[in-house]
Amino acid sequence: MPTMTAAQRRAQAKIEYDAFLAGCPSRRLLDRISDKWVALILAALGGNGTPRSMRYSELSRRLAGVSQKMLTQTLRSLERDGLVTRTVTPTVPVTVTYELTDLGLSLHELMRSVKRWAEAHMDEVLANREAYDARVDRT
Amino acid sequence: MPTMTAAQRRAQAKIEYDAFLAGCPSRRLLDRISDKWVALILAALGGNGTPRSMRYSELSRRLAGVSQKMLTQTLRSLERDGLVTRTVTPTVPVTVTYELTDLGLSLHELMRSVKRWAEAHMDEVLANREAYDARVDRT
DNA sequence: CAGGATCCCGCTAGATACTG
DNA sequence: CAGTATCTAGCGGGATCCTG
Repeated sequence: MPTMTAAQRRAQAKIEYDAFLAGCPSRRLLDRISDKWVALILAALGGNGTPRSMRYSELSRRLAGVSQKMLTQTLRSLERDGLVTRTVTPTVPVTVTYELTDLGLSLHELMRSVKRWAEAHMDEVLANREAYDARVDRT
Repeated sequence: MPTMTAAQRRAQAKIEYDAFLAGCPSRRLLDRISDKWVALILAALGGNGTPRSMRYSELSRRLAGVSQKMLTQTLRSLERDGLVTRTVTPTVPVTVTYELTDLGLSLHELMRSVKRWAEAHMDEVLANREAYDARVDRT
């Protein structure tokens, strides 16, 4: 039989590539931090250099746009990854507080450098974007 | 009439929050770099400290898993934002090369610091993740 | 208070086919 | 070679209702 069709070769390459991406640490990190709410939660818990613990309801008020589902889901995944701790105090009703771990704090630092880049360069990006669109429009 | 129902207030908050996010430079930056293929293209064009220009077909071979549609779409958006340049040389058939701009290069540097964090800490994250799952499983 | 469980819709990645 | 055009299935995410 012949070796492989072009389509088969492409499919094969895709499988291998997916495997590569699944194992790539940088890709995993990007997937984690690019999550819609992760950056906001990190920023809320990390404060401005002085980390603080917050209750579930505090977080949901601070991140005004988030649904309970997504807030809970995101907090769980952050806890799973060892980026935040979840502490349950058996009062009535229960009190649950979230706090950054050292690892989470370290990630928060990285996010701040991302933020710095954004504040330094995003206006330039936006300007480029508008210029590009204007150029396309008159074509 | 009464002021607002709880649902209305939540909806209102969401609208305002969406508006805030839409304008937030950090959010925009995250949306840009978290795009599935952006980091890979930046890495390909940025090289290991020595940027290089690549042809469309070179890129599509290097990012083995990408579809033409997504490669083209991503390159266009990067060009639009002034992060890469697109150069058409009218040979037969045409030759198109892509290259990082200074802005793109600067972003590439940021991505490298992201990569460094990933390589330094992601194994710890992954270990936490497994430990968490093991704990949950035996419950 | 702090979630869990469901239903459901919009968007987009990707596959396929075609072109200057 | 370097794209464009179209179609569709899958899933992330929000809305809603319920509970210890």
